[in-house]
Amino acid sequence: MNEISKTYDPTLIEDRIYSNWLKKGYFKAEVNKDKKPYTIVIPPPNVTGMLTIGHVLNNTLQDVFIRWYKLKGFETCWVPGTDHASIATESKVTAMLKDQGIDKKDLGREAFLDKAKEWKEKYGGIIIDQLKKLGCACDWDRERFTMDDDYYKVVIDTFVDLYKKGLIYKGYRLVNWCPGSMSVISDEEVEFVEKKGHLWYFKYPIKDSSEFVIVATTRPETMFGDTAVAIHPENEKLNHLIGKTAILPLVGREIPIIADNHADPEKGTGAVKITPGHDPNDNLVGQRHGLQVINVMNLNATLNDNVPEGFRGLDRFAARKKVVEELKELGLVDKIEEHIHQLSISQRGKEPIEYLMSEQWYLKMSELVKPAIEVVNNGTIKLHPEKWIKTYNHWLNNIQDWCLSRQLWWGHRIPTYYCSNAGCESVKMCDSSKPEKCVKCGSSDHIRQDEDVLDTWASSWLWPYAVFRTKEEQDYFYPTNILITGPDIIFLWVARMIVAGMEYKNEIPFYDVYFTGMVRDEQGIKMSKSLGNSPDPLDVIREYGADALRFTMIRVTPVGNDILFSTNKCEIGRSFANKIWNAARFLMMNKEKNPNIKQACHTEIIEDKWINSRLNHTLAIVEEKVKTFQLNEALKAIYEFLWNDLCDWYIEMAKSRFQSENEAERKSVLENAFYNFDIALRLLHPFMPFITEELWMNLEERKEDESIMLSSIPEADKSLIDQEAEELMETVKEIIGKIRNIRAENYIVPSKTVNIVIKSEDTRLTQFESVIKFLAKVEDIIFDPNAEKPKLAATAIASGSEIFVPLEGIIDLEAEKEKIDKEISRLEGINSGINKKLSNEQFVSRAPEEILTKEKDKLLNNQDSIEKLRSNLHNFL
RNA sequence: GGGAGCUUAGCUCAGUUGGUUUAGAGCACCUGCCUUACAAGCAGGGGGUCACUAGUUCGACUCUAGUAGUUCCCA
Repeated sequence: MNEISKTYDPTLIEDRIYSNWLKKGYFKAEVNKDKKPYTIVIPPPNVTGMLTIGHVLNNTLQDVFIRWYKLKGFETCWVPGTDHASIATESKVTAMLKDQGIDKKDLGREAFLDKAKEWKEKYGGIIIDQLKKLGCACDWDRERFTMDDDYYKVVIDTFVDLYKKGLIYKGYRLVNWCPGSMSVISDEEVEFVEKKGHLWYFKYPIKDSSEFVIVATTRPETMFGDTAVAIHPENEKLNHLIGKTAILPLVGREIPIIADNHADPEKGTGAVKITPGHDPNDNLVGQRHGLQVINVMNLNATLNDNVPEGFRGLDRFAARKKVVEELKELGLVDKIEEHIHQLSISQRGKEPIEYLMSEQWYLKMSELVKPAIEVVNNGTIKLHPEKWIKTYNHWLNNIQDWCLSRQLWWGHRIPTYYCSNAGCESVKMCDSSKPEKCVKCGSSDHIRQDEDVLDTWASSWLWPYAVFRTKEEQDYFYPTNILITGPDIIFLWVARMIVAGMEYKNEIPFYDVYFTGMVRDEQGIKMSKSLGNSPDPLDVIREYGADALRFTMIRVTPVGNDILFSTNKCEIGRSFANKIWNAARFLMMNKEKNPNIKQACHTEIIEDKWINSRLNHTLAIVEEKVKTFQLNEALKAIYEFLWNDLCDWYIEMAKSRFQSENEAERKSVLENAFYNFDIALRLLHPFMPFITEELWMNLEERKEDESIMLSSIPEADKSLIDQEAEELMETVKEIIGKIRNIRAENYIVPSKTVNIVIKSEDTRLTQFESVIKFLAKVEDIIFDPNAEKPKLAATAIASGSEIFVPLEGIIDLEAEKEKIDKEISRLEGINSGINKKLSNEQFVSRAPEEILTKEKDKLLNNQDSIEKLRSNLHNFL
């Protein structure tokens, strides 16, 4: 260590340390009945994904918990893995094939899946290696993928089971159709964006009348599917039309004018066209009134044969133009307005979706979710922050059936089989493997499997138990301890995992759910790759080190709130790493001069008592903060202990003892310094694993099979917490601060010493004589409770002790007087506030005794200080 | 339209049962230091009517209601 550089360079050690951990197998978890398990399953990132700054946040948090509980003696198990991300992966592979001039359909299902697997092997799982750079202590032997053979089987068996329970059915209804991926998507995968567009006002003629009813629409091309016009029953301007019939232009269909509250009298004209086949709200209106549902669109978003001949086959946007043109020619366009409307887009593909009628597989949710609601509301599962319980409940209490099928190939193929033999149209067979023969005709020649695959979430909702392969492992590791994820997938994933856990394990999947905030940039905009405002975490790691990035993420993350992140904030982590590095370097230097130093706790000297007290205080605080998920506060306490208490004060105070002539004194202070530093490193290890390992391994002669990962974090030792020592040190720090302040204000260069007089009743202060001398650059100190203020001396008061610094020839009298005046008026201000309180009868009679005493003490102390300051002011010359 | 957050120093945030807070930390800023661990450092310093208004209370950054701004979720 004596050759090491003055500045810490993480790039020299991080990779080496991580590969050593891997080699030694420290991340491995096994069923160990002698230990309590502590388990986390990773929120599986998309197999095609790359590490984002958001991943950095939630994986760092997970790693902190894993490493903390390992150091607390638990059998920790962090299961990593990825999900197959049906839509995202399939569209990437499809695009790649297209670049090669290959059409997915020409290739066929099997060949396509081969290509997709190939692609996954080659490009998938990059994120896994990136997590290693971050230092994640995942048990990599347990890495899972949602399409692994055994996992695949669990997903299929689950479908079959739900089917046999009668919870899965095929329904023909309005769905969210994504024309880009040519698949249905669930409600949870639809996003809304504001978009500028137009509002077209069309005149629909009234039958047997010269009147028109004017309807406004943002989607002219859907008019072919109109089956009614609705008016609010209390719309006095228009409700005379209710019950009449309108003629749908271009089509000539007669459609009723109906009364429905959906038609907002304040919006548009007050009359709305109803298109049950292409709008969710209209679909509900249609259901209320028994309206016909007409589908006018093909799956590729062109118009179908249910529209007039001239429009058939046109793309939705071309059709829109043509509808408007033709209606204009007929004089049926009333007006066109600029309009901002909510556009529904696919979360994955970011393209506008279509609502259309389609037959899909659904899972009945209303009964399944009941236990899931229960366990969150009775506190069996705790959500952090608690505010998410409301969101959770709202969704589950208004749950819709889950559309499970997707018109894709990459995924778990729905295990439902049909027979195409004549007369077997109604046959549906659901089983984990292909049925040998048709249940109706008995033939085995015509059996074919459903073409669709399952929603990706219908595989990842089983994740917390399906990642464990044996019953023994499930019994030991499940329920997992904590799930750490973003609130954006509370419905998509978290709630559904609870549902699956209760249904299939009859047990919650995790005890706590910790929702992180969103990572935003300094303008408050959500970081995303598409916006280009997210730094590449690997670049950040290269520049600052993984420890610095981890430190910064946790330190700047308010619990449950969004994080405004920018790369340069990693400087705080880097500076801290450098500080610890140098503290270690300094201790090691002194150790080399003093052989046979072993870390040990010493309490002979007040400074030692003080730092030991601070250390154990910190142990208690950090433990409490980790248990209550306030990692930022835990880290803050460690940071303050190491930087402020240990480096700024203890090591500084110890310097004179480090150079003592007395060998026993040197040994004792060094051993106590190492005792404190060693434990502080272990406390810090979960947050900054690399530097702590590197330093810890060098503090003493360690064996090859030792590691900070195998050490432990002790409980706080209450017998070492010493309130008196802490209070006394606060006074000493204050005295030193006052002397330094006087020096600075009088421009005394650091190389020049001063003499001081301390007038105090507190005889304990004398034991700090050498400390004060060293830290405040003092030559001589006179401790005298009856001292007279020397002439031309600067003065200050610290906890009732007066400090005099004779400064003949140096002192700036005016400035000094001004300073004392300022201090007197500050204290008087506080006292007048206190006096006001104390003269208030209500306060005196109602405030608790304790508060009264405190206020009175404060008043007396301030009064005492004011008197001393005044007398010093008078004695100035 | 409904719901949930947030608003404390120039910036990012602490302040967990209302009273040792006329309010803390880091960064930034100003002054002085290469004091033999650390200039990614050390020492000292300036800077906030705790978004606004009203209320509850002996006492409000802290509790309640409203207002404004902002973010997110649901429809």
